[in-house]
Amino acid sequence: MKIATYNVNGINGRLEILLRWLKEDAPDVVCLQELKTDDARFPRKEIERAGYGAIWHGQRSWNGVAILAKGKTPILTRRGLPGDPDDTHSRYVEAAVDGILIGCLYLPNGNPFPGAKFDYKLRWFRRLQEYAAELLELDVPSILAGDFNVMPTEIDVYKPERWLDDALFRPEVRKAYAHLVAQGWTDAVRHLHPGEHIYTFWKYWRNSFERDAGLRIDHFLLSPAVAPLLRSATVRRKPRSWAHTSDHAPVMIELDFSAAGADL
DNA sequence: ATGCCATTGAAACAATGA
Repeated sequence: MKIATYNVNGINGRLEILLRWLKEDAPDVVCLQELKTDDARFPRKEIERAGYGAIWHGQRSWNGVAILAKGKTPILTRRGLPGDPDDTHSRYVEAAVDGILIGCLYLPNGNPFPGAKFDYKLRWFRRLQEYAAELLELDVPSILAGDFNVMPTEIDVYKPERWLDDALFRPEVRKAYAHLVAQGWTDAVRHLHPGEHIYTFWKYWRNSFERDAGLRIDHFLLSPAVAPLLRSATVRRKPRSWAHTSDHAPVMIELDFSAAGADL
């Protein structure tokens, strides 16, 4: 089973890019972020025509998350992260697919630091920690995937010294991510590729992608029941090289349900 | 050092992103 996460940076503006990549990599499940569309303008028909069922949590202009599943419709389990009824951003959607709970998230950027946006990021992170702890307590096979807007460690940034005061790399934010992982989650990419410089985002300007001046900010966190099934975790760099593409690349993991002891 | 690029939505610019 191939599961991917992809910050598309506008699902309608980059629909051709998304469909082309779906055809090339044929993921079974996809978590999308930054739809930048309201619910009514989600391109359901085009996605269905590509063979995918979908659930989504949209918002006009900004944010927006969705989960796609090949040949089936994900079973919606949650729209919005619990813990703050006044939060109007569409940044979390969750569904069950083939017995696994998939949480698709778009964590706030938080810049500039210091400021209200940074404070919102830390509050959102705290809510995520609380909810993630609940998932582990429920002992449901779970995956939290998406754009976390955090470089977890120095090797996740091309030039860490330049990012020290950025909201994606501030100590508070790295600590929040580490605290989340320490609950018992496995960072899939880092687990299979310790010590490697791996990036998932490159700015549009100054030939960042060509220079590989990137950041690793799109992550997969696997619950203890899912982690033993992990077979591969790779960044799909090719779509990032296409014209008019997102500034993020898809990240994809493969799970092997036939693994010994798998009982999902 | 820096949104230097790019999108959306509204109104020929502002807000946002990382």
